[in-house]
Amino acid sequence: MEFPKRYEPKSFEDAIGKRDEEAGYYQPQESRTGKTFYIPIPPPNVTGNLHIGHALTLTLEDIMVRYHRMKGDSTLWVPGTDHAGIATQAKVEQKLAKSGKKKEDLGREKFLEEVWKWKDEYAANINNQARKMGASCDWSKERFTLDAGLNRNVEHVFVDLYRKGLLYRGEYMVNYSPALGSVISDIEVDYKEEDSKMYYVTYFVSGSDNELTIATTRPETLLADQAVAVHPKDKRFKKLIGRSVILPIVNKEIPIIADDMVDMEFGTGAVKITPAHDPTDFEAGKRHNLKLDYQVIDKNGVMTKEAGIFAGQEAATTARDNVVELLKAKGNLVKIEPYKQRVGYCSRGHCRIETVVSTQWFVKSSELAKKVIVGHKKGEFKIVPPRFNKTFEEWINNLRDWCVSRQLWWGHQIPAYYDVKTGELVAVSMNPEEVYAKFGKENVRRDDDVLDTWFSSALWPFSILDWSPENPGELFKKFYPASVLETGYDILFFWVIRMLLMGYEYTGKTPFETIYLHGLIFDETGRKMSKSWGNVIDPLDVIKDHSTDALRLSVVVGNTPGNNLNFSLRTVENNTLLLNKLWNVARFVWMNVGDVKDDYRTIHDRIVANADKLLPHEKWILSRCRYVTDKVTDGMEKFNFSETGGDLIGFMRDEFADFAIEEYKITKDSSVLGTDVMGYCLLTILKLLHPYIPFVTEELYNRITDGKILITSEWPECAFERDEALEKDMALLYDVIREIRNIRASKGIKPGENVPATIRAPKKSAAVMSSNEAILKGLAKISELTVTLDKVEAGDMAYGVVGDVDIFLDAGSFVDHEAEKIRLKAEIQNKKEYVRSLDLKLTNQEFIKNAPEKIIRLEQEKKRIAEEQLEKLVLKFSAYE
RNA sequence: GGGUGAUUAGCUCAGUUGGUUAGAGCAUCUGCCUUACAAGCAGAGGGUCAUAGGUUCGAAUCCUAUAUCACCCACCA
Repeated sequence: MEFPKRYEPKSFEDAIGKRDEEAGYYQPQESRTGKTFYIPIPPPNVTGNLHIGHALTLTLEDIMVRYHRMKGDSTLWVPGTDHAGIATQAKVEQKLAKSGKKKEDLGREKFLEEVWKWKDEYAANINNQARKMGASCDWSKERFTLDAGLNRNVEHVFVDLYRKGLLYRGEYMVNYSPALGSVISDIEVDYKEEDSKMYYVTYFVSGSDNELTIATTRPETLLADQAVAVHPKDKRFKKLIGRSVILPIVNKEIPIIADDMVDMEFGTGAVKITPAHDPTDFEAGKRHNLKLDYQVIDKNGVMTKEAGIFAGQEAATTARDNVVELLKAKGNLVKIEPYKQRVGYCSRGHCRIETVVSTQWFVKSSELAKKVIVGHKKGEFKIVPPRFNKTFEEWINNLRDWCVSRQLWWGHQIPAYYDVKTGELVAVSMNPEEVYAKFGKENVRRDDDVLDTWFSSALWPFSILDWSPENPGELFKKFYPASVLETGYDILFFWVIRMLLMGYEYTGKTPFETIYLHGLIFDETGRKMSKSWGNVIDPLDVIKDHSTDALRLSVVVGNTPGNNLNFSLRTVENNTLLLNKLWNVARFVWMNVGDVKDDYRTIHDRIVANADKLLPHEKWILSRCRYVTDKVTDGMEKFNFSETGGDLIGFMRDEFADFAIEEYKITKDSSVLGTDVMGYCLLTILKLLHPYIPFVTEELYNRITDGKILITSEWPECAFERDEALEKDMALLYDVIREIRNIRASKGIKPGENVPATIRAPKKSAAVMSSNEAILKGLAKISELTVTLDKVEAGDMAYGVVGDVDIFLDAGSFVDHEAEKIRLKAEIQNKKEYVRSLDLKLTNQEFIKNAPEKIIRLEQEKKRIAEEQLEKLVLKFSAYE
């Protein structure tokens, strides 16, 4: 078999993905542990493409899924897409607009047909992108938020909430997006600070000479004022409460009312109340029984005919200027001050939102929240990282009613029916036939509006398991609730909270046990990726230029949960090199060991049976294997994917490649178990790395095991006992090797040149050096090694010290006395300072009194060793004088 | 106005309950084509842990302020 010298991902990534999916490896298998593991995918919008954030989501979820699958849990990851009401409808409308058509030209039915066509094309596209990223979802269970089953659940929930009084139709102040032509919910509004002006306008108190000056940023709304409010405790205005003022321009009397909402410190302490054009005023209007729906601005931001001479003018610009001019002319305008104001923008349509009074459907979120709050207190679900608990509580305790109706065509049509003549609501039902039979089809009409996209995604964790109210179904029973809900913290409130609301209400349980929130991805300078900045990195381009595995490593390693990540192509390049390293590690093992035909357990058992034949360094790497296996397993359970991935890569490169492989080269002829140890370690590394980089590990595993499959193989649970004493001994050996290399480098000894060395050490350390003589000589390039317990006549030899080990290197002609003196002097200085700092600590009575004994002993030991080393260094230095 | 996070080497970031002379990768410098890998190997330099106080025998880590940046929430019109 040919084993390419380089890592060439293109030759296998797609093929492996295809093979594993077709073989059914992505589908849940029988549980070996008795446990299940289930993740519902955060359904991407069916429009557009996956971005780098999706790559992060998919990678993190895939890591968990692959780990649990190998561990033997029955593992299910359900993929799917979201119909994304507004976003999708807008795309299709844009497409129609190109041929000069509007959706009304087609009519609802035909238009929806168009959208479905669009959906079919793009859902396939999205799913293929997810496959490219290695997502091992069970594609046979793919779901869509508008699927018949899901739609039925949505309608059921709507009707049921209505019957329970948790959903109602009402007239409220809502956010209207002129660009979308629909109302939007509170959280879909983004606020921006903008330079604006504060206008001070005087209203005359009727029947007196008094006047009241108010401050406003929107003078044009004055035409719809229903009152002026002051604070009940404000002495300045106390006597005016209950009287009325004359509304300028309109010349109408409106009352002066008292309300706690007024901030005495702000503006003039008096505020105009315009219920129809301001949410706060709307609430105040309700409290004081004012007229709520007297509008002078329509939902597109244009003055209505109630605005008289200003009718038809754009409110925020022309009408405002004209109103101000008129106020000035009439002497009502006191002053204008510059002011920074928060302006609401539609997060989807990017236009200014208008607040309008309108009849919409609302869900009583705060009622539903009660069960969630109880569940959260009981710890039925936990949030990672925990700091988001605080934000979560903040939200769940202050939910406002959720406006769920949208004036769109694409989505779940609201199952409410109205009397054609009176417009009165006559039925809320899942069964249109029943309604038509009862009232006569010609007498009722169904609500034109659809539900907020998040309404259906709120049901996602259980509705995608084929749940229905009558029959929860097998999948639901087996897998619900989800083990983990993994998503970006930016949609904690849009989505996560609403899934909790609906999950508790309809399944009586939390929909998921752990909520894992990842951060957002920015560009390498920390800016948000956006089309207008031109700094968007397309994950598919990254895959094309590098590889899926490199992309996956780059978004996961170095990314702390909940923190944002600055993504750089440089990182991807480095990771590609790393994967090449892994490739060559496997290649080396394969070239030397050949195919690893026995399975993991067999090799393990054979090594155990012959453990007495293991060389020290072989025991060492097996012990380290155990250590890293435990660490990775623990990291997987605790969601420490970044740190764990880093440790794993470090192990592969710094311990396995740099030492174990080099040692194997030296001892392979004399070692009995060398090949087994190499094979075992490599299999362990591939298994542990598989969740992170599934493709390259699978390819290598296939190659070296002569076609065995990694994705379905067992997580490395069989492992050797750790031998920490041995690890410590070997660490000393490696430190000695590094010190020798260091001395060699500073002396300019050619790497190819082997030089004689003498090592003096106490019995125990000397034994470590002796029993690893071959390795020490090989790795430190020593021609002849003498290990002794006795004092050494240093002579011209270069000196170094590590722990209790003295190293004398016969550098021969390379010794430069002056350079050696400088080197020693620096070292002496360093040691002296170190000893002094330890001394300071140890002579401190408070330290002796308070510190735990263990720490004190540790410090004393450190000091003893350092002093010994210092002594030797000084001795050596004086020899040059 | 309230809240959260960040601030550690030139850059990107680790540092889990306080206890090795604070770590890694990249970049920089030096030397090597040592037959797994020059897409590599060996080595080196580089940090008052944002600032100021405090708690403690001991602080990057805990507390209190402050500064800068980012984000989230909020009915100061």
